[in-house]
Amino acid sequence: MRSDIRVRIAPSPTGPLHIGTARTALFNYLFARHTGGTFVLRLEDTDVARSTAAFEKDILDGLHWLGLTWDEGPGVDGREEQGPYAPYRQMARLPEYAAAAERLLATDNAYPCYCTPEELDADRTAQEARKLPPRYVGRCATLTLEERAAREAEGRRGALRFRVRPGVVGWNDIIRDRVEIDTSNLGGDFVIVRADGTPLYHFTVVVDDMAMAISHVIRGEDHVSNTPKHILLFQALGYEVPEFGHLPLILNPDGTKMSKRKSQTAVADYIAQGFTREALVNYFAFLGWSPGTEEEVFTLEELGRRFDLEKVQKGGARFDRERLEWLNGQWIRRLDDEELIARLFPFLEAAAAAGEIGRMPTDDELRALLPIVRERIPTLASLPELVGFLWTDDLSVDPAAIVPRRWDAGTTHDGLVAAREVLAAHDAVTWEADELEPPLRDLVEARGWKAGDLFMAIRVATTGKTATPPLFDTLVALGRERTLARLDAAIASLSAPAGA
RNA sequence: GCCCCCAUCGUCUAGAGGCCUAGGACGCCACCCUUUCAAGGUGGAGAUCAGGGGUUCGAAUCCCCUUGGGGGUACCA
Repeated sequence: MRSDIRVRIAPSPTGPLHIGTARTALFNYLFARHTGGTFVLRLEDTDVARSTAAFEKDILDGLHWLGLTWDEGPGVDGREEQGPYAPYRQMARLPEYAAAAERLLATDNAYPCYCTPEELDADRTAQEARKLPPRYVGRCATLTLEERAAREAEGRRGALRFRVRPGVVGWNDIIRDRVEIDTSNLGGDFVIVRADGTPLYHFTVVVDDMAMAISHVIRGEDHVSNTPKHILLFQALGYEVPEFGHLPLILNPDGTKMSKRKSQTAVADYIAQGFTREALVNYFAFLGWSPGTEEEVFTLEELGRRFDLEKVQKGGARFDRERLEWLNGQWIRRLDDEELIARLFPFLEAAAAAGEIGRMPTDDELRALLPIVRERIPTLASLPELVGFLWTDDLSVDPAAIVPRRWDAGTTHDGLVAAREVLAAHDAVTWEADELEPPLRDLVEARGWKAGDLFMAIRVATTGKTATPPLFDTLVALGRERTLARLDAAIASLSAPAGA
């Protein structure tokens, strides 16, 4: 399925990949996949002061990691950028903007403005004082050619302003239907090229969207009020105006626009915390959209099949981490063994490097463990916390913690001694969960104990934790020697004189 | 201030005039399962569909007003 539909995500490398950017990228991607269109990635790096190569890499890598691969745009991992409309980074497209600016100047749709920042500031404060909306006063709007020449002769370089004429600009937004805005609310003639010659966002975005034949501009709702400027520019440049669709914003839990201050916004942080790409994509998609059925768990591919831009919600959606975690659990349960092991590995390496575990488990150890840990890890990063005791040798357990609620230290001591004896009777061959359990249950019965109490004492003695995967599977993973050694250590700590 | 947008359980949402005594999911509570923790199962609490006017035989769904919330108001993107 091919179509002329072309959409783009145009991140600015002035910060790490933001959740909002990822979500907008996802919706563009899904729209492209659903319609057989083309998904373009363009870097908007004209804010030279704030753009960095590191941020650019973080953004590209992050989108790539999420699986939001672009059909045209810069390469990842040192690959060449590709596509018929290269280059795809704005600082490499300066001649295009210069040519477009020249055309606007020639047609008098734009003019040079020599106002100083001080003058502009003064204008703004005066307007605010009179409770008027800030807008450019038009000081340079009517300068004659001679006056402009005189200023240039003084060595002054003008910024380029676009003329905003009276009228109403409207469009049929794919998501919010008809929107109309009177141009008198645009703040007057706006700057499209800085005095230093670098072009500004509102200008480059239009020139590039036209040059790259973008048919649908799908972006955040925060751009609704900028859209008239863009439409005016498209028209002044003689371009066909694309379709627009403004997505609802992702909100902080308090309902304001998502910010670093109140939420974790960097995709890299979610990756580092062990969220899967499947869960993140699944969650983002459901922030503002739903398939209209009661299904909840979707792959990126399924989302592409079902996605419908017109069914996107209009109101903003608060970010709910609990729901993301639930979805992450859903996806961890769905990953196949080898995939899960591969994804767990980096997190184990990180834990080892941080000294949280003493050594790295092998693939086989991990594989054997999967059945009992899979449903107990909300994130890929939480495995060391769950069963790290398997890979650390110096386990120090507080004797008091070993004593179950209903038992005293003496009973616990006796219980562990008896349990140790029963367990020691097994050799390596019968060291299996279903072999270990029956004799211990017999022991409990013979002594009139409660299974839960003995099991809890063994659990804490051998793992140092009160919450673990099923006890006997855990002991098997731990191995006969270590289990007995840890029981010995616990017994010894319980027989030490009180207060010693 | 001005402009624009939005409005269904705490949260994400289903709902395109009668199928709605408003459905699902997350979270919460209870029970079941159970050696702990999870997972899973069952059930429950939770929304007078922001409020008020219309239109209509009939409105969560259409219109208006009010209120509330959000976004934008740069030689940032």
